[in-house]
Amino acid sequence: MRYNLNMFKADAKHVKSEQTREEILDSALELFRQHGFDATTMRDIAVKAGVALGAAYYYFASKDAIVQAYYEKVQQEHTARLRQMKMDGLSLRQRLAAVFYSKLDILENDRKLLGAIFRYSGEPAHPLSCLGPGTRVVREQSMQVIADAVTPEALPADLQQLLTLGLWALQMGVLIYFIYDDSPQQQRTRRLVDGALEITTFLLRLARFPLLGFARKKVLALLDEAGLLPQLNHALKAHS
Amino acid sequence: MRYNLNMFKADAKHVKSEQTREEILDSALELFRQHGFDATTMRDIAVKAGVALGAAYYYFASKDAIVQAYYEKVQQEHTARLRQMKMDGLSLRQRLAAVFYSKLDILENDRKLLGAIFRYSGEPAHPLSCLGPGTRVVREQSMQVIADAVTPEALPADLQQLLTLGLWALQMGVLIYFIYDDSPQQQRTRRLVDGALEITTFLLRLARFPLLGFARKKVLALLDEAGLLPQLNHALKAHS
DNA sequence: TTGATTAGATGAACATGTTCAAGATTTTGC
DNA sequence: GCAAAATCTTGAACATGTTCATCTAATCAA
Repeated sequence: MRYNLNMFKADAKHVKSEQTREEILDSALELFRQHGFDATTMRDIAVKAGVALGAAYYYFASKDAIVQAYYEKVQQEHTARLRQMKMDGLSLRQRLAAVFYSKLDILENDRKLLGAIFRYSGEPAHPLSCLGPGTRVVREQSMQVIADAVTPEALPADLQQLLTLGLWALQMGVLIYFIYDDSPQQQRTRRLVDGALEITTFLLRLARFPLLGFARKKVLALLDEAGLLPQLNHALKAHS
Repeated sequence: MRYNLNMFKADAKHVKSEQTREEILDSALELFRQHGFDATTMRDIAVKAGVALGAAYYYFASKDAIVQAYYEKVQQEHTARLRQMKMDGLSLRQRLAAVFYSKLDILENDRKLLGAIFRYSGEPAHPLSCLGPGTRVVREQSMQVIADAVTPEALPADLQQLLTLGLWALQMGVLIYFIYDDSPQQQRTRRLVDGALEITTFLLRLARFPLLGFARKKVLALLDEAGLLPQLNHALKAHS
């Protein structure tokens, strides 16, 4: 492939466009952090970014979409951080602690933004529903991070599925708790994570016993019937 | 106490005021059901109710508050229905099935309204946050319904707490699933309830075994540290 | 180079949730 | 019965998310 001037110009244009987008996103996030999501208007954002109101809507379909973009960034960062970490020699519990803690670290100062992420969780048709099809990519990415921490344990396939989905749900719950946690530095949430992971790994050890094995099968069959497993399969296969 | 004309007048006024409120609420709900929450404007509601726009805001602090009022009505109805039912001779699982099923029955045709209930779940400060202080009363009421179904089982106090809180959380999850369930008559959600209750009661039978008993203590200590139990205690004590 | 096409940017206009000062009606105290 | 107070009602005005016709600048095809 040969390079020519036009291509560089095209690149330059794309770069500039990307810069404008970044400028708007950064301005928005700074204002959101300062004054909160609702108190920040799209006009404020446009002014701070040095563009017209319409430009903000050229790059982001809605005000909520800006928060969505932020969360996608967060997910990228989360994935990147965990890729960098050396997990060799760590126990499952330690690996999961790394997953949960790093997520909290990333979100630490942006708890007020998270509320907007959950805003459409009860509206399947909304493009930003955190459980809907519009957010599938970022959701699968967040599941993948957990799956990567679970996989080295070489569990039976069904148990691995169950554990991954359960931990993802736990993470969602932890994030909600995190938002409401007004303890200094959200220490309570960290302790909640510790305790929850302790119990999880304890129950996991129990899962091979016959009685709990029975419950395990039941739970799996239930989730399968509820259609909650395919998406997990999709997430697991996509990266393997 | 003696009655006089003024008191009757006062009553009449209150009745009329209450009627106006009902008129607005009913009009709103009918429009919400017909066209959805977002597609219905406050002006539409006011016109249909035959009042001025401002009147709607005199009776309801916001558009969301109308949905909140609806949900309070739902909770009243749920409580009432279960009070009417004869639970004598039913098993725990049957009692819980009655609780879950009747809730789904009540909400059956209003799944589109439920999304608005969850809209502020990630915003502690919002008066309509379904986990915040502003909705404490209705939340405790919904917990009480579950507690009433659990109590006859005469479980150890700690287990009862755990079970009630867990079932309440399960109910929340079921409602979310319910919203997303596009199977005919939401049969999938019903099956999910069946399966979840089967597993719950199965695990409950296991809970007296030493190993799970240990886990039980752990979970309870964790929830206590997380501050999730006091509110439950409050709900339980308030009615006993 | 030049005309056409695409990408990017603008701000006025619109829709709608919400507020509020003002007015109408009803209740209360006497 | 009447003035004051409380309750209820009104609709204009406002704030803000969103749309869109229009313009500008960059890219491309020839």
